[in-house]
Amino acid sequence: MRNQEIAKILRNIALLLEMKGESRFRVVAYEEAARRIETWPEPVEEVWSKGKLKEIPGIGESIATKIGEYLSTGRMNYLEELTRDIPIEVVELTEVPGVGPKIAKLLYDELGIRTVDDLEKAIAERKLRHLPRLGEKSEEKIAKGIEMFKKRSGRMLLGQALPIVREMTRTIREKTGIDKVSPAGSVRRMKETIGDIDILVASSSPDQVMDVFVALPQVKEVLARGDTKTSIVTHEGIQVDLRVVEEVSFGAALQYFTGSKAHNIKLREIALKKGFKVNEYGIFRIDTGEKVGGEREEEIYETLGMEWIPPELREDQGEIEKALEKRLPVLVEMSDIRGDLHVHSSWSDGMVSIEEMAEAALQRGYEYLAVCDHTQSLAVASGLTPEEIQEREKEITRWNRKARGLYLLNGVEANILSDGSIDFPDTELAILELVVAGLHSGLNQKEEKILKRLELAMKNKYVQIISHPTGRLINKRSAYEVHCDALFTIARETGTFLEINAQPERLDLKDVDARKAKEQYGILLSIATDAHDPNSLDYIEYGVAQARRAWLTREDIINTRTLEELRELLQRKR
DNA sequence: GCCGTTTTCGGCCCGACTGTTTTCAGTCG
Repeated sequence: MRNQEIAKILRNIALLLEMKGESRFRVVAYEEAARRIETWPEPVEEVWSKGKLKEIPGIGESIATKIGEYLSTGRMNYLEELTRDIPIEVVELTEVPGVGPKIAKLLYDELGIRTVDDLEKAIAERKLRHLPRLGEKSEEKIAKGIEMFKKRSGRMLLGQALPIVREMTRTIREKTGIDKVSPAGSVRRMKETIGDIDILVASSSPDQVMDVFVALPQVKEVLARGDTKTSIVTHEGIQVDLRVVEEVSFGAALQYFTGSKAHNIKLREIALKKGFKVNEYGIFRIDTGEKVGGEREEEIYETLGMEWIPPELREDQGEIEKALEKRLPVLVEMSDIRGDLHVHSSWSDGMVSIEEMAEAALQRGYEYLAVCDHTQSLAVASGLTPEEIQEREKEITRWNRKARGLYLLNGVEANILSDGSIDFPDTELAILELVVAGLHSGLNQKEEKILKRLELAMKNKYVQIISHPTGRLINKRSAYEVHCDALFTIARETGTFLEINAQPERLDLKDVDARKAKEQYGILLSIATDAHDPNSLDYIEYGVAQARRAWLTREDIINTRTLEELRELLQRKR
């Protein structure tokens, strides 16, 4: 999968063209192509070998040829030509907040600055303030940008951002008495990672709201303050933008600031064709200038003849077309989830007893909970032997006898060994109601080896679910070498379900893959938290969000079924 | 450079904030 690599090259070309003062539209075309490649579900090298690059929207003759050249020769003449004038490091300067392509070019031309280190030195020597169109303030701003650049460690997890946003919006509500306070941006779209946080407030006295905002305990520094927008940085180094709009524009602003950018661009193009103009203040007839909506978000979509689109779908991945046909899927919801199909207890490496986990699940209104402790080969996680499993079963049975409305499934998360065998004898697996199996070691093996292991595991008739199927840890470890199409093919053939692991740093399968598993392979999935303590059962929200981003409905998820239906599904393979 | 239920040529989303500016360019989302 070389999509990221190609996307980066296209993005660099866009920046280089912008530095050279090329046509804005050509620049945008490369940016758009990069975005499309990045989110395309198929490996770009395969699309290319089938000669189908031009079927990807945003890729035309010219860019397709350049990608083909790069994939076959490892080089791209066009990029090399561009970097003859401007070295590629200069492009990377634009990663410093406050430095865009134009300033990066200026810094290079006038001062020979190529790297962030060069830039730091030049600032220490107070050289920037004498450049054309820059002054003392710009120098300061860029110095701060460098600080942020050094501190940041990629995008933060949704699991980190969401609690901060909820705390902030709650305090703003309390202190201002305003009801219409909402997260926007990628937080509202529930993306797996967040760049910065956006919050929207409806009020006709923005000053008062801004005062409350900049005085929040989380605020370390105010970056900019205006009538409609104020930006701050928290002590953790996270940027939060607050927008204030009049109540009559709240819906339009919410639509606008929720994005994504690509979704909004497509929406506005359609609006123009239908004779409307959409901005953050409302939706307007172009001929008369009359405002026809904007207080509620739904008005924007309805005026354009669409269904309201759930924020999780707003990525310009076909949702606008479906909304026009009024055929959007009814996405799975938190309230559809009847149980968690993968949690641990203190029998292995969980923090609390089975009973405490069960009580926590009961509080959440679940009908069932699958206790899936690790098995014997995973010694670091106190994996259980068959004897220990039998002991544990007594405890599970004891709970189930009490019949308190929550049924415990007797399960394991078995380990797939390096030869693809399961670390537990079939005779023992047979007594368990649920066998989840996953890779926990040998993750650096080559693709064929990993796939062979997963294939053998899925061919075991007792293995019903594969946990965290690609093994990625966001920002820490990339997925192991596993080809999703091959994985999905075997899962379909063997009738094995795949997990959407809801741990914030896993979210595995990821959204585009889960969507593909459903749409192209018809595979059913489970959403499970892999919780090791009671609080982590709440991660289910991230898993549901991931499923929604994958366009999944209640029918696609096995733990939306009643206990009886679920047990029937789990028996199918056996 | 891409694209076509007005087009194979002529369009291509929209606005706020900042700084260095006498009217706007650059950055950001």
